[in-house]
Amino acid sequence: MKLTTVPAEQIGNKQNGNELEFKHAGFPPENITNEAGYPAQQQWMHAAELNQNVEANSPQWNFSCAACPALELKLCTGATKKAESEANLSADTSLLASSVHTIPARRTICHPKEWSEFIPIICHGWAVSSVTLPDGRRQILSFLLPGDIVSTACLLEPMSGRAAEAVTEVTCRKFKRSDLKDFLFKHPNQLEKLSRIWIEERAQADQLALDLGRRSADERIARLILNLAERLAKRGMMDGQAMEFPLRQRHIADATGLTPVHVSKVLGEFQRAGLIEISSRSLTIIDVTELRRAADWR
Amino acid sequence: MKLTTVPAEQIGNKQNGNELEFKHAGFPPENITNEAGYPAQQQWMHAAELNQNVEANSPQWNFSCAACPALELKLCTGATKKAESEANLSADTSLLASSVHTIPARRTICHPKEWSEFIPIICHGWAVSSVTLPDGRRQILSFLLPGDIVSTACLLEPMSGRAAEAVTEVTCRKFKRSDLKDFLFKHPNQLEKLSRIWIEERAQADQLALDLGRRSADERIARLILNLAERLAKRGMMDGQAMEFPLRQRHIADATGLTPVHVSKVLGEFQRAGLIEISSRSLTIIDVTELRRAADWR
DNA sequence: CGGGTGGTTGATACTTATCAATGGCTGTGG
DNA sequence: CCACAGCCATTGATAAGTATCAACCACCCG
Repeated sequence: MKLTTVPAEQIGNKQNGNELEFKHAGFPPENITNEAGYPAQQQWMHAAELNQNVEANSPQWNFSCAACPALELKLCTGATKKAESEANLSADTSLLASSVHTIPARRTICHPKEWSEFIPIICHGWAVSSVTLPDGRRQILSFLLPGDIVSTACLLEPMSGRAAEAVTEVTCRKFKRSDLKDFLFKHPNQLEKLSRIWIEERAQADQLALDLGRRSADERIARLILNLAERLAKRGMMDGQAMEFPLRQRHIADATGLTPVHVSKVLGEFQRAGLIEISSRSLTIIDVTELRRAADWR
Repeated sequence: MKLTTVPAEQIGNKQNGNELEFKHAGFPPENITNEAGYPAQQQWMHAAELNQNVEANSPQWNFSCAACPALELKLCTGATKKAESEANLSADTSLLASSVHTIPARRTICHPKEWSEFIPIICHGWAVSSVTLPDGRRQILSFLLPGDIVSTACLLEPMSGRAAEAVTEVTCRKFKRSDLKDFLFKHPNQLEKLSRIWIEERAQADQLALDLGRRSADERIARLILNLAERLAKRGMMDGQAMEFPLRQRHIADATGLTPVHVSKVLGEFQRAGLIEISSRSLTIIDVTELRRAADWR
């Protein structure tokens, strides 16, 4: 059992000093407020005002607003000075009002029945977007990482059916759909960007169907890991081959259409075979080549 | 063994006179292309915007252009006089040039590697949109019925990864993407309609993932039948509980992530249980209630 | 210290795939 | 017109892949 030189426990915790995310914290009583009424804590502000000092202490799991689609669409300048100056050409006209929210781990971000007129974008933390059957069977459609729009599909029109749920503590920024619509239609080239995001998402959805319909359990799980690694890498959230990995096996099971028990067995095999190493909510890819083989080829 | 009064073989073939053969024509040599890296591929469809008031003229398996999304978007006046006159208010400005094509059964309509600058819309016949792995495993993402846009996702930008293939002989109409884009941006309210189509498609994609990931073989197959029936009904293509059913069991298998053999067994059970009746390329739903139960509830 | 959640593991059951053989059809070529 | 070649559907025997059940442990948090 080869072990990474970087003990992973430290990573998750010490880096931010700020310890919030990992407390599993049963549900604080007030949490219900969120989805219903756009609650309490939100202060409306322009993006620029929010200074998260992201770059200063930037530990490796952090995500820079510079890579955020909200920023790319010029919706939000994010927190970084740099981003701000880069975005300044359209700064005045394009910054949209938004409110920042913090959602504790395991709590619902968007209820399937009421997609409000607000569109959240993940700024920090991991979340999940899923559909659920009355009898409890659940399918996770995508993992939401920092910079992801929670359901681009309902950017222009509200859409129900999907639920979004925080995996770790999540901070997100909510935009008003109407603002957003106005904005997009005023800047048609933004629509093109949006269209590209749409196409990308569609491609993801097709892949998901292919995976679920036609790939074995091993393949699905290996692909899930590789996909996440790739997405995290794009956000500068990989530390070499190591990544934060807050998912419970139930999440993996619901994403791959498997059972938590079976997921456990497969992950166990992967670790015993020296493909990956999981510990303390961190996952390290040890043998990329083999993992890829497990993922791709039957 | 109750038999529909309308012998179905005629349907697929005789209509167009042109009877292109059933040659299975192995996959075009280039099919290896797909997999490598987590490539973008694919997309979905199920456009059907419903126009209930389908005209009376239609033979039972026929589809009136009046229900066509192309018409709804005012792209195409279709063939019916009536539709033409109804659409005339914007006839001059909105009609786009298009060309009509006839594709024999089993032939590729759109190749996964080269989604050209033309966007086809199905006018007649059944087709299928799918993604395929290098080793041959295939997942059908949707069935294309008359009025469906072949891949709405790549309306604005070309996208590759999906293949579209004719099931029966298909006639379709191709529009030029650039024309279409210009047109859509000139008429912003059309964009809204498009957006609604998109949302609808997304919902379908979510359902597909849920089906493949979390439902049993029986459920998937029953749902497939009910879905098709519903979509055909919207197009006025149901004859009571009977429908044209040109799908091979391989299509059903590839759509449900199962094996043709297993599909055969399940369909056999359904028939023996008196839920449906299949004969001569026609399917009749005999016990809707039970079929629905098989589809819905575990 | 106790309770709840999550992960691991083994035994077993069920679902679905695989293999193989058969027969029906359809279109083809002699 | 017939025989043949492919494809398609059906069926039974068997194998593989996952699920289910149950027990146990290890934490984390209160």
